[in-house]
Amino acid sequence: MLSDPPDVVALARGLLGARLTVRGAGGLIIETEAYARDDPASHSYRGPTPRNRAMFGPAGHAYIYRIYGLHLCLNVVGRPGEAVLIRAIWPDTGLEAMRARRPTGALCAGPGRLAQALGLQLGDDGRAFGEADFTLTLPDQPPGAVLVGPRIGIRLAADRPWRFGLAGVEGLSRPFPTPPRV
DNA sequence: CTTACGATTCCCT
DNA sequence: GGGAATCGTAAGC
Repeated sequence: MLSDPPDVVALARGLLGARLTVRGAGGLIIETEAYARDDPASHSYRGPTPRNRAMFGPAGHAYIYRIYGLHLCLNVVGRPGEAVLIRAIWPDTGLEAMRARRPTGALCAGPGRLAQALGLQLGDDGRAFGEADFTLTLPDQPPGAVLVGPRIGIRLAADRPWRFGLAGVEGLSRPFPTPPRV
């Protein structure tokens, strides 16, 4: 999978509706963000470092990092220096284990929340998707309507509309901007 | 409903 | 030593 990955913005859209599971827990990806190589908001912007080295490794692997000293965030690596942040999934598998890890609040709406619900560890950084306990399966058919908006929580390049979500689903991390009304 | 803030780790300047 | 791709809680409107 992803041996000839598309550009990271297309990859971010293409991952909507994909099935993600980690050690028997997971669901369908409903919200993503693209981070490009030449992108001031991307961890890869200044080149490889110990933290971001998975971003320069093989496509289809995980890039996992700690954010704000507290939470973990999961990305799918695209071409070198590109990654897609998984911001929300619709959880449907291993619900009991996920709820045990997150006893209260939204299970998987938000990158830190879903990382906690899936039981991801910093040790999973760089892992290849495609093993039995670490799967990523692209959707059979393209998703329906896709919401587009600016990426969340960044300072630089905040105007790039590289956040994508499935329309009409519950469990997005935050609402998308209301489209202009005609 | 919205906004504000503290928690806490680690990488980079 | 600064600051970060966040979350939960609290307070204000």
